[in-house]
Order: sequence, then structure tokens, then C-alpha cells
Amino acid sequence: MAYWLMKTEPSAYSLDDLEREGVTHWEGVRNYQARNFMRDDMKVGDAVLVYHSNINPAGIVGLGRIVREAYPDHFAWNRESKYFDERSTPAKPLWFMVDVAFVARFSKMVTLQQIKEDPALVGIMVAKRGSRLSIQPMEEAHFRYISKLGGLSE
DNA sequence: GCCAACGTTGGC
DNA sequence: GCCAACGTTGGC
Repeated sequence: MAYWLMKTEPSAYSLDDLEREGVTHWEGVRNYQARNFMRDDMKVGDAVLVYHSNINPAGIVGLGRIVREAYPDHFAWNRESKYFDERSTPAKPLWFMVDVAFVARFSKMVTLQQIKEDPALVGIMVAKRGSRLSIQPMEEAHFRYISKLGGLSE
């Protein structure tokens, strides 16, 4: 089982939305490195830290779980969608998505600043300068530590 | 809303 | 295949 961090802009889709819906399809990933993580490495049961970006403060707000492995992101085939990409076709899909289920909400958000300042989290990808990757692998120890900071124990 | 950092595109 | 121009991300 692997551990991941997935970014979302809460103005577009928040942990609240995920809690309300229970499960969502994580469409719109349009970066090759992030796509490859989803397509090649994400498995059902993998654990996810949900990260709110583009908001002040940014940070991790809760947990999710992968409940369906990668399948074609059909929003890429829809001209009406903002995720439309004419290079992707049903015969030869270019972009993929997974399904993510809500697991838990942190009782307190773990902010990016907190992550950067914590000696236990040195080297974590999300704290690296200029890290724009929207899907990142996590170390299990970091995942557990952040969950604890967020007020969850396992 | 600004803008630095970074990924992608396309001319050559 | 280099690299300048361009578009996007995302912290602040």
C-alpha cells in the first residue's frame, strides 16, 4: 500500500465536497508526471492526504482513499469541458483519473508553513520550493506523522 | 492580483 | 535537440 498527497483548489473542489459526495472522480490532471503516478502506481486502498492549494493558508485538511484505479479521463473528450484535449481519444486516451473516497477530516488543518518548519518533515516533496506537482508520493512515516498533527490517530 | 518557478510548445 | 516564448501553478 502506498501513500499520496493530492492537491485540489477548494474553490473548485474541496474536502467538504468530497465528504458530501462520498466518492469522486479525480479528473483534470494534465501533467505527465502526475498522470504517470496515477496511471502506473496508484492502487485501490492507497491512502491520500487531501491538500488545499491556492488558498490562505494552504495545507492538508483530511484523508481520502483510492477506490478505483486509473481509467481514461473522459472529460478530455468533451469539447464543452475545460479539461478538453483533442489529442486524447477513446481509442487512445492520453489522460487518466482515479476515484477517491472521503475518509476523514482533520480536526485541525496542517498548514504548509507548519510542514516547512517541522524538522520531522524535512525533505517532504510538498515543501520543496516550486513544487507544483498535483499528485505526489508520500513516505509512510510522513503520512502517519501528518495525520497525527491533524488530530487523527490510527 | 502579483509574479516566480516551472512545464510545454514550436521554430529553427 | 536547443532554447525562447508562452501558459499555468500556487504561495503570498
